[in-house]
Amino acid sequence: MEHKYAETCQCDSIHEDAVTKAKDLMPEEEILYDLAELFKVFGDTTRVKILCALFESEMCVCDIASLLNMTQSAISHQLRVLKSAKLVRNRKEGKVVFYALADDHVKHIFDQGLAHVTE
Amino acid sequence: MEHKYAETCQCDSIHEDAVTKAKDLMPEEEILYDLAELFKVFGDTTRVKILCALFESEMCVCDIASLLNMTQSAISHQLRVLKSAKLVRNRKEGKVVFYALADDHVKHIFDQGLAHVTE
DNA sequence: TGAACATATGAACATCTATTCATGTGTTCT
DNA sequence: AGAACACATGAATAGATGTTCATATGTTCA
Repeated sequence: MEHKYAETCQCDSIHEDAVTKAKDLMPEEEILYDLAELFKVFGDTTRVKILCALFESEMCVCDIASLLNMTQSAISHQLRVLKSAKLVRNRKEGKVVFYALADDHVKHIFDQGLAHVTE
Repeated sequence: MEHKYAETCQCDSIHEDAVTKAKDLMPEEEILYDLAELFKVFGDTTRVKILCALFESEMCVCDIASLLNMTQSAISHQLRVLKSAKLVRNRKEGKVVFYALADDHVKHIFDQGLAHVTE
């Protein structure tokens, strides 16, 4: 049986009105990209745990590593990711660096996700 | 210069009280895992766009592919991911399969993320 | 000043992930 | 029944990602 298919879907769109309307209302490409990047940061168990730990109080790298039973290096790498996403901020006190949540958005996003998971 | 370092951080934890308190209040491992998995699903541009498109109305695979200018196969694969995360549901009408958002959580999570990105 | 320490970081490696390609499934027509 | 179509899916591949390892940086304290 020799089929002859088009490489992709034949139709440009079945429901053209719905497509054009959705296209109009869709946020800018860049916004959606940034949004995906943000959620990507939340999309890792280690980072979620770090954020969760910081809900309680600020913590130093060593504390977090101990809490999660992971190496200091791994935690430090992840804190870097969290910081560049502006989800945490840090404060230096001598040798020790304390990390804390950057703002309330973090908890809101976290809680919305939790609501879905624990429905 | 020959340094002699411990393989990991010396201290079990500098601030033991903070660590034990955080450990107590931390949700179960499994919940945090599921939460990270959920955010991971949001953490991709294609999937974010699909969800965003569905805010407007339900759409068939072909429509979404056309809207995002991607192949039907790529969209189908991603819809599968979204469905197993229970973010979308589908409905079959003849040959055509319509996808829609599963519930309101999706938009809430999306909006919280958007608030952070567009602060 | 030098040792000990808390943290940061670059490179390497293994694992995961998104898209493509080819093809399978199930439906609607004629 | 067979052709055309909308969609699903498995395998393969390229690129992204998380941890480890080794080491660098900057601070404190004796």
